[in-house]
Amino acid sequence: MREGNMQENDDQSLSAADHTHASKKRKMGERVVVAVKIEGNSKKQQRNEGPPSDCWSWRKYGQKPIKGSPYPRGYYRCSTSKGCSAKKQVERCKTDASMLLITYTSTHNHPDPAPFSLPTNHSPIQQQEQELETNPDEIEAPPPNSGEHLQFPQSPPPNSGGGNPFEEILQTPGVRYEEEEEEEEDLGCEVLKSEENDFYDELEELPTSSFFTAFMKSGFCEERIAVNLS
DNA sequence: CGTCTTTGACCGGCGC
DNA sequence: GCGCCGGTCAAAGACG
Repeated sequence: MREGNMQENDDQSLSAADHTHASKKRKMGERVVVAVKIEGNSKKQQRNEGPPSDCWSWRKYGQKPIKGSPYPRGYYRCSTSKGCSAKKQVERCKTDASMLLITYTSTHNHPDPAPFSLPTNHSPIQQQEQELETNPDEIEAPPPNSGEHLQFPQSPPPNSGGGNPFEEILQTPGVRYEEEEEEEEDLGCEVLKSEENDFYDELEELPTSSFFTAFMKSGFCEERIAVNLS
């Protein structure tokens, strides 16, 4: 039951809209690329593409070596909800193993699983801080089996461990934020940059992409760059 | 027992 | 038209 059905299955989940658009390329559709910098203590990630965490539960359904990159790419599907077609791909920046490139595809067709609504911190950076605080544990050492099976903790663990990979960033959010972006260019991730232009360009046409908004709102805790490839 | 990870194989699309 | 590559599925195994 996989021949032929396989794609249909996927087509189905990818949402008809995607394929209406993707008459040629199935790679089209809603895509958001997020570059995540993982610190050196994220051993698991360095070792095995440790699945970055957000408030959703993701199930890995595949992994493939990518041409031109020494690191494999992992394919994840949202397991928070049964019929959710949201997917994400996780790969390492070929030029810097400490950079993770996460590509989100499709949208979640279910509400945010986070048991608590996002704090009313209006500063995006502060929001990220909040997210990060809840996740470093996960990012640093995702359970071997549950992977990133993260159910947003109700009470973020006090980072008394001091091993918070994002600690530095949190200390100087604004500054680091920009630095990181520059770093990426340095790292050869300029692809992101050009895509970023596209993204903002689109934002003008599509005032507030609902997907992107939902995405940001969903509490993606990745460090910084979100690029909408469409 | 149920869920998730791993791994190999298959298929479709794209480029040459 | 052929070959390459990316993306997905499905089965088996492992773990909680």
